[in-house]
Amino acid sequence: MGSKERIQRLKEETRVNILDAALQIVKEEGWQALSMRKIADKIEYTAPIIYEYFLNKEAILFELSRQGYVELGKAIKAAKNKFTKTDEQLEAMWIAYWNFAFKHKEFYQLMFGVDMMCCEQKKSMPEVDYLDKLFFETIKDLMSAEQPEEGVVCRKYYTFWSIIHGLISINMVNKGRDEEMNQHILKDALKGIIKYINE
Amino acid sequence: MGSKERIQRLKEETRVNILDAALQIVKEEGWQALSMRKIADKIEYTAPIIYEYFLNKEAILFELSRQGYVELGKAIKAAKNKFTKTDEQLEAMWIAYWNFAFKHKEFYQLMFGVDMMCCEQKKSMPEVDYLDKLFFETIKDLMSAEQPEEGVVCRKYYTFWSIIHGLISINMVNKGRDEEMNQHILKDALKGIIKYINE
DNA sequence: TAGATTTGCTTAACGGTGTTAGATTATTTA
DNA sequence: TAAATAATCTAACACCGTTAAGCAAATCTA
Repeated sequence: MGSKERIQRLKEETRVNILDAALQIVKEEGWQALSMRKIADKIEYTAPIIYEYFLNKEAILFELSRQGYVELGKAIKAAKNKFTKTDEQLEAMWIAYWNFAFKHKEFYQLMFGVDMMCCEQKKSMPEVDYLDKLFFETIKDLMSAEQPEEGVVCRKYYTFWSIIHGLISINMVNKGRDEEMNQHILKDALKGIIKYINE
Repeated sequence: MGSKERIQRLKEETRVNILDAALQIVKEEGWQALSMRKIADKIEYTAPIIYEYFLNKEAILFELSRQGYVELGKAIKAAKNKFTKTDEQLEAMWIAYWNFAFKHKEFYQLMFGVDMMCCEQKKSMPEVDYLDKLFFETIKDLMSAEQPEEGVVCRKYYTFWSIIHGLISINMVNKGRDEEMNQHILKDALKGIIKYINE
């Protein structure tokens, strides 16, 4: 009687379909346009069905956000692994972060948008911690000569994050900026800060 | 027959009341909670009345955004005027920017939120240009020794803006961060970049 | 196999949103 | 005072997130 499992698999599939449909709508029409009824339309059900898979709309956003962090984590890990020297690693990691933001704009908006509706419960998401740790460790490695204390590493990390995130989000608001200038600023800033950390 | 003017004045007053009411609601309950009916309630009218003063909801947001830029412009101009040395001016300006963001959080979210609903027509707002120019000029002054070309100044400006905006928005998303650390990062970053510009 | 129960899904509804059209009331003008 | 105009409201439309009730088919039980 494997039908139990078959049904379970079908349910799992619908769950995935809901998330896929949501993402597709957002890609096509933006976060504004995402509605439960539109998702239901896309998966050829009616809206209430979705509530058998997700508590509410926010839960869908939360899950998408989580997936975003997983992907971002992978991308950054991969970037790090391409290099052996720590400073090169760190630069590659931030460039990966940058690329993710523009390749998966919708995700980035959901994950880092300034007060976009979304999940209040951003606090304890393990996928976020993973990312934090990844950068944190690398920066600590880079400063290892000086036996840095936690607080200093943390500050460096935030400085990094700020400048990158700032560049990205300014670009998303005032969209259609000079791509070349951005790359220039990004590289410049990275080099500058990495040097500053080493100094 | 000055009643024409009196009526004109009353209409002007209602317009202001609408904007005030909107702002009050946002301050109390956040942007999510802002609705035409709530605004109408607050000014003791019914919702359709608002459409005699504003084309639609977006127009209200746009006007509030404009007011935000005016205030921010004033604050930054004032900060600049408190100093004579250019480097001190620039630092004071960015600190004023920073302070504005947290003192008028709602405005900052509206003006610089990553893809917050709001006004697509962010493009040609003269109040934005004013702000741009203010920073641009100061940075150019600071670099005057080197006869900098436009592109370089522009890049410096964007680097500045990114790091400040990044710091601010990361703080607004992960709210309730270590205030002291932030001030530290801010001052650090400013000093660093200003030095970098001078170098 | 007949009846009872569970499952999957839908329709209908509630209260909310932005927005528009039409009716109504108040004010001004002739 | 009567007509015209302005100010305002009610009602409605189409959408939103969400919940409750109901139906019909599949499943389990006797």
